Amino acid sequence: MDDELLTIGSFAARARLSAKALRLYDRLGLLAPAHVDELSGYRYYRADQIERARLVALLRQLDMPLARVAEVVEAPDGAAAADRLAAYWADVEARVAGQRTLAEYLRGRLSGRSSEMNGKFVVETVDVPEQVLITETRHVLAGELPAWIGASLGRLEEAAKECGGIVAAPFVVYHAEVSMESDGPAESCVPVADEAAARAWVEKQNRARNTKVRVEAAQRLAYTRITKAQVAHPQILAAFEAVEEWIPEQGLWQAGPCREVYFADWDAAGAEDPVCDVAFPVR
Amino acid sequence: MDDELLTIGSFAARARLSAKALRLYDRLGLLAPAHVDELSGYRYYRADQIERARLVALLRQLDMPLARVAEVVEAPDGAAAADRLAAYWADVEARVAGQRTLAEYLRGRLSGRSSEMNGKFVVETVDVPEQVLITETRHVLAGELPAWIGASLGRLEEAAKECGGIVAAPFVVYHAEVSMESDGPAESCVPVADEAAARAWVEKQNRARNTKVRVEAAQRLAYTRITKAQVAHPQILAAFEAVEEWIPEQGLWQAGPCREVYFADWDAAGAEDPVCDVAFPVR
DNA sequence: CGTTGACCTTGCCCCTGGGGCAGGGTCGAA
DNA sequence: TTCGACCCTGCCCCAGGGGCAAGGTCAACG
Repeated sequence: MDDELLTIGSFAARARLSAKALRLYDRLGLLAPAHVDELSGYRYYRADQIERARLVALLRQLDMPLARVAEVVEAPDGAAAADRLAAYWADVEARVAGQRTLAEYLRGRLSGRSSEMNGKFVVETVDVPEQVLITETRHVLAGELPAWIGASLGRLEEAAKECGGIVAAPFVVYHAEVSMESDGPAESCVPVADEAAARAWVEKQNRARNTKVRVEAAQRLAYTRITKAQVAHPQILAAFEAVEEWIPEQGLWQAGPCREVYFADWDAAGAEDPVCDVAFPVR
Repeated sequence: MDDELLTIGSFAARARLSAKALRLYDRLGLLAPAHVDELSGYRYYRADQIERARLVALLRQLDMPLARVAEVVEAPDGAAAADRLAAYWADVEARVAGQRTLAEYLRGRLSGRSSEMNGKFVVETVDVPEQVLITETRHVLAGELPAWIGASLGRLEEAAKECGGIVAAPFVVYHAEVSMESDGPAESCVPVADEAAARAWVEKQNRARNTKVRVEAAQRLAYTRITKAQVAHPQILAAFEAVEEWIPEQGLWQAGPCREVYFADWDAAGAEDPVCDVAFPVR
């Protein structure tokens, strides 16, 4: 009785999926029919495939991409499947949590509290000499930024020991300038003393991390200093905006992409200690 | 100084958007350049358009569709914009809340607790005579289901007064059979006494609600009775599965799409009172 | 046994929100 | 003037299907 086969339409009805979706899942190898008639091309499914189809349908209700659905349904056992589902859902919750704080911030700003921020940030300028930088560039989403910054600067600070040492505060540039391909190419930078050693170090890296040496010309930065607690989305946006508003008021203009300069020991700092300058090159 | 115009590339860098996205927003009328050169087609933006572009970029980080972004940025004032953002975000939270409970349910089921559910549901059969039904069909998403069921059955019960009265429990059919277009065409049904009056009533309805009269042949249903607390996603899925497992064990097979029969007064019932039969036509 | 209508097949175009590339036009500075 | 850096449009691509057209199949009915 389990060997009686269902046509795609009746199988779709039982699984509460569309026939179109089933053809797609077949093509992707996610849910192949038990039998395909060679002459007519008709797909026939076994009744015991319904369970898998239902699971796919439920996972799709979570907006899980089909590639991850495949990981779940092809897991060796239920526990592994549950783990992969949990991992996916944790990703979703993390993304939504970030979006939630952004939504709250935006709601407040749109409601007209933007005016009361005047004067909350003190903006100044500083002249920075020419610097040799070792950098890592990655295209990173907002949610992963803090983790990536920590890891990336950690790697570069370690590498800086071979390059004459760190000679100024490390920083992260939010590159939207040259290419602006994609929504967030970020470049973490550590100023080092020895350019030749830096170039040698980069050569022996594998290119996977997109490591480079760059010489940055002397320039003037407009910046405002923020505390550890303020270094998080979306609060930090207010700091960026404050600097951006201040620049034209002084008759200056932006001469490059914004950056966050981490001048303090992150782990040792308390939430209210200043740790970071939000800065723009100006002229 | 505000009348100096930016090319698309520099504007994109300032707004932290891609040039491609800006061209799209221009085409959609969401963010038109201040000036377009007629000869070259070059787009030029004013510096004060950056604010709007930034807002669009932030709203897109919330995965807000561009149509809703347009509603926000074109709101008459900040308060209205904040309201629309809040409305969107409430939609997101509602959807995610539903998905969250589904994910938890699935996680539990995959972890192997499916075996312990045996015997939790008592399944029986009942013979139902031929019925004249007035129905409303809609293509409804899981999150809106409870609200739609309440509203739809309310309308039909009201209408039933003109059709000889309600002669059996109202129910909702999850139609995946005839067309299965889309992921959830549901049909709410109220059995009435007077077929002619029902057809007359349907005629004078506007067709917008997809109202119909249908005569359902006598049939046997396999069902399990559940409490008000169990009538919710995803717990109710366990009841459906219990009936579906039971059917082949009895040598029967499914003869139609599943339904939920609401035999009790919903509002008067407590959370532990039985209110609903989860049923499948069988043969 | 044939017909009919329901079902099935593939293939193509559509949606959103862009990314990427090709081929060609334009701009400003040297 | 020429070069390189921009910019333009237009086309194809992604997921995850929906919808429709043209044509092949299947089963039940007469």
